[in-house]
Amino acid sequence: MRVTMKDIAKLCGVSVATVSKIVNGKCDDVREETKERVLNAIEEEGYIINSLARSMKTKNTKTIGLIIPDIQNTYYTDISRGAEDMAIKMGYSLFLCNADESVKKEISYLRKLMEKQVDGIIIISSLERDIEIEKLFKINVPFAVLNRTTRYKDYSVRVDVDNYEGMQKGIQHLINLGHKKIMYLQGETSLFFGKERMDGYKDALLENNIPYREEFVGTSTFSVGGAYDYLNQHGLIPGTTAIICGNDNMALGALNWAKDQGIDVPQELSIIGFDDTIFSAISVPKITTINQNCHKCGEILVEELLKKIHENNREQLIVSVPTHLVLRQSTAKPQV
Amino acid sequence: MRVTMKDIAKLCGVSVATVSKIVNGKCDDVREETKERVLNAIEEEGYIINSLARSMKTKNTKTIGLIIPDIQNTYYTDISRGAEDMAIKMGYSLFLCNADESVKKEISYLRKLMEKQVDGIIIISSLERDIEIEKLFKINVPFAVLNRTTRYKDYSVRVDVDNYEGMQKGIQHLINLGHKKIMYLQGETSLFFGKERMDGYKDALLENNIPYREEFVGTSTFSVGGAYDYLNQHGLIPGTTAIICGNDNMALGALNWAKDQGIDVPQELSIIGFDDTIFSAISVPKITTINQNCHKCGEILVEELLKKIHENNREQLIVSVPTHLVLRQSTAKPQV
DNA sequence: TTGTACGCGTTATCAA
DNA sequence: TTGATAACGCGTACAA
Repeated sequence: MRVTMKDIAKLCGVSVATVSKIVNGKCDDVREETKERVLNAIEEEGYIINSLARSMKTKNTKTIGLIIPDIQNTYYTDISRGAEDMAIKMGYSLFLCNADESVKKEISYLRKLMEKQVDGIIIISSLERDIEIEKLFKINVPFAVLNRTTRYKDYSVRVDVDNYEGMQKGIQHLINLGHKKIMYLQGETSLFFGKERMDGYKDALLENNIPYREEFVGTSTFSVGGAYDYLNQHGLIPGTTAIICGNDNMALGALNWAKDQGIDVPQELSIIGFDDTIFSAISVPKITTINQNCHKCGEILVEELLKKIHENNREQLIVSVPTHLVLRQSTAKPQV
Repeated sequence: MRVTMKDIAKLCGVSVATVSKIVNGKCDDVREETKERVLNAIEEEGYIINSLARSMKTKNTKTIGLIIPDIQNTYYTDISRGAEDMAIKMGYSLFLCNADESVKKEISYLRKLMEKQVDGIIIISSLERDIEIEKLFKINVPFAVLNRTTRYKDYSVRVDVDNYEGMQKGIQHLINLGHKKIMYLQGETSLFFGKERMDGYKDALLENNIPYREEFVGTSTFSVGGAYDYLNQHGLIPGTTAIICGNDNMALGALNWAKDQGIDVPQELSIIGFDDTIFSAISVPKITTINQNCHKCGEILVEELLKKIHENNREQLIVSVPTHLVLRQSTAKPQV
């Protein structure tokens, strides 16, 4: 049997109330001598507080839940790290849940988190399917989302990465280098930020007096193989000197394809990725990419969520996070 | 205020006992009509059980804690995935903690897990420093470790990857290809499996009548840069046709170095990694490596730990997990 | 077939 | 300066 407060109290000949005070540091009114005796007993007996019991009383668990779609993806683990760092800093624990790209698991975890009485929940969904989730939020648990449309009606905090601006920065960089025929190889268009990026692509071109041409847009999946296969099947439109991809995986696929075709990157073809994952940093050549500052996103998500938890107001909050271009080796001036 | 069992009971004009039975499926003795009425109310009111209160009674949380050193490392996330899959399968939750390569955090999480009354704990430590941790285990929480020496005196379950055999397989592969001068570039030697691998290296050579020579062993760190810098500084002993590295990161470092030196891999130099992480699968060329089946390890860790939790016997259990060679593009016959 | 009452370990209030 | 006691929400004998 685990040693409890009662045990310590009995052992020291004091009441549980006194022990509780000491454990929680609210012991200005406890005699130094008693305090020491109790502290010793705690150390001696290896007493550890039962946070279950504590939470029953205090009505909070000092824990927030974080649901991510894929723990193998550095994009999400970056967010997790940021969230974790901030949580610890604020005296909270983070319960990390890997939904594994499955709605079923996501909902199951959501439920579990609520059963565990977490103080708040952060959901990073990879897909757009929120109806069932909303149902669960009749319960008044503050929650935060990343990069979601307003389909979440009752969210507390929404943190958005500025995809529009990110795309603009990438295109502007290519244009500055002298590129004019720039392909945009996008991933699944079901994600809402697809539109933002597309707008960024178009607007950046137009601002530089380069006409937008539909045939320069390709669509595959957010994966190495998806991009590779697409290029293998469709090739490049003659004259294309640069590709901007939906994420780093796709950029890697494009890179591999170019290699297999004997196309030199960046001399003959410039490639830009999105996300600044580890893949863009270790490939050869290293890939120029657009950093979303995931770590920062994680921090902000927790920070703002905790504010909501404490303030307990019901206003919705939207925070926008800027992106920045990471210059590496996969972009260069086009050949003349 | 959250709706409780009491609320549901009052609403349905029954007692909490009845509601409890229904919630827990122990309702053979409840009239069908009442059951339905209660179930409806639960659905209607959005009642969610309070697992804190439940755990206080049942003395278990159906949760196990997993502490890993680095959530950014696919080696550990693979383990996590395996552990998670098995945990879910067995009706448990997994509380994942990222110790971030820090003893302090590791201990802090350990404590938190015990406060949260988890039913068992799995610790994947990256370094050998257990003294403080042992102290914490006076408390009788079953726990499991991966790849540890016996310095954990009171562990319940230990799962070991067969590093000796893994190394042997790698070396044998190279020897079969015709290599004779094989360098072993190891990482930090503080980890206990260093010895196992070294033994595997030596024995594999000796079994093939190739003398072991100390100068063919280099020591750096388990990182891309570590391996690169080592090779940059020391170069290769003339005649070396193959390198086996401590992990995939190091193999990647070796690969990059060879590239920069104009050494063709695998024609002029064969390289083998260890761990079969994503890096060995996406590099160019892809790296032949030794797979430790991390996912399986995670599964086994949870499976055996749960057995211990249920059986509650105090015998220690050691499980060994085999490795296998993953043939890719970085190994070939040596040039004549 | 359903309800009562107690205990789980803690905190907070108020009295001593 | 310390202690007694009532919650917190649930599960389980045992009683009705």
